[in-house]
Amino acid sequence: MTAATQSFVRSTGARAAHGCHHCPVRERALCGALPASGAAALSRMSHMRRIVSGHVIHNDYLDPNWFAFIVSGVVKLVKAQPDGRQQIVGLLFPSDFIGRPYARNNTLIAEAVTDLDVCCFPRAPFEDLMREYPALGQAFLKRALDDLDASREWMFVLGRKTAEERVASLLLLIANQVARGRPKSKAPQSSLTFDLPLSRAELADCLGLTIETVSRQIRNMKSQRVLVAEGRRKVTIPCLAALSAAAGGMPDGYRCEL
Amino acid sequence: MTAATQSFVRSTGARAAHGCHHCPVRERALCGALPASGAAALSRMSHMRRIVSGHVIHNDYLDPNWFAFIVSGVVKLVKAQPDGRQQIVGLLFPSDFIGRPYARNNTLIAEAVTDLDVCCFPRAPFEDLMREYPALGQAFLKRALDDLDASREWMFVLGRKTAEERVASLLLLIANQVARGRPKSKAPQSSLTFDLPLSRAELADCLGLTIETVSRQIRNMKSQRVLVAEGRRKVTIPCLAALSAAAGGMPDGYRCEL
DNA sequence: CGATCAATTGAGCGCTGTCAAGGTCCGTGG
DNA sequence: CCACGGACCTTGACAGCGCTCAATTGATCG
Repeated sequence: MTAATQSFVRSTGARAAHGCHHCPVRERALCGALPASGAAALSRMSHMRRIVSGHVIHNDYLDPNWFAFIVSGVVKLVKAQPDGRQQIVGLLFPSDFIGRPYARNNTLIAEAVTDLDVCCFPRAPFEDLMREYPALGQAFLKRALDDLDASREWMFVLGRKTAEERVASLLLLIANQVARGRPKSKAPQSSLTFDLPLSRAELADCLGLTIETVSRQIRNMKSQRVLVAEGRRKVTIPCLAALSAAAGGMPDGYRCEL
Repeated sequence: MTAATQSFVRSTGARAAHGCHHCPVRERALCGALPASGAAALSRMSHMRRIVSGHVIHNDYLDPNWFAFIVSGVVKLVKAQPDGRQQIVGLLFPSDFIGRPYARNNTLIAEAVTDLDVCCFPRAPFEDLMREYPALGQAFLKRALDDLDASREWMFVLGRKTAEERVASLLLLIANQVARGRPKSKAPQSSLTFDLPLSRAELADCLGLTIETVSRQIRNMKSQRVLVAEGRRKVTIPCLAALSAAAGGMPDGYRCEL
């Protein structure tokens, strides 16, 4: 996403993209599970919206009366305590869903990490749609179960990995998301260049580390040539396999949306 | 659960309990979401089964052709690496569901932590039932979203809490589950005695710590009178509020099934 | 071209892990 | 009933990873 898809979305224009025909995430997002009639209904009640980086989307992750799909950009889900400690417990990428149906009273903040294009729609009609089209509910369930798996993968990272493995794991995760958003290259490339959507502080909050430790680990990985970085955000990974090895090697199917 | 409900279940007898009328978790389990006709269908295809402590239920958490509800006992979900590191990423208590519909290829082991009574049924007919009764699918989705929230709560514990706070958090979690399984006392008690279902090694694997550190933290909490322990498993919490404070105080709604 | 905030780097320390040695609990068998 | 064995747990000494605090460098923007 970021570079590639963002510019794509901008070029189509927020308003012009109202019909779903040009929607770059239509294939992957939940709304793709709807049959034509349902998709039309959802399309009619939805509208594109741009949200600037840093904006808090859902303050308590409850009772906002709209939901959304991310078309471009990245959202972080933050769990914070009064004493200042905080942990990023989820990252949302293009095609991911923002919102919590059947909300309970949990303390979770959703915040735009980059500028965002979202396709949003009112909450109640969407929940009606879920009742009307079981396929949507089922797709939602599948997604929730996948998210749960991903969240459990990440629990392993937080509980059992070293600082270097954690940083490598997160870079790998982001690299995978970036690769998914890229136009599509025939051959899976082993080298990859992209902009980090996260600041050092945000990396640290994902990983249960401090910014200093993150910084030092990045330096080490640079010196080992696992990573090439220039400026604050630009990163290139010369060899995904090497990064994967530095991440401490999860069993093959390693996929983690956080 | 443990003491109280286990003996209850044994007294009704595994086979006699086949009808759901005496099922102690009927109210709380997902099957409660089914209307009478669906419940009857599920009841017809289900049977009670006893599983001994230590038995691995699902080896890769995929393709076993049966699902189950826990009637009594505790199950751990373990994510392990070849190098020996492992992390418990979930604890399942009575009324919880064992199994992964729409399974993907993820590496997760479900293992009986205590002796178990489970109400199990074949996988395919259950998935049919989910299609037939949208209420079941919806209940499943709600549960999955709750589990996701719980898992994210636990990510904060793993990422940002100190050793003592972690141990206190886990004891609090278990205490809550125990209290839920108790016959029901009119007044919410501030003091609570129960058997720990987990060994020290399992506590450590929940918390991303070593057994030694867990042991030391328990000793400290005992010396501070936050905890009274005798033997290896028996624990009493004189004051839940004190334990909660030691856990580092999550914002009010703190509930965490792990 | 400064101003400002983010990121890096360094020094020192403390929490938690590692390693090793008892100690306790509990089941088994005499 | 007691002795024994083994697994589980506790305790201690020590080391190291990652945190804290502080100063410096670097990027970005008016």
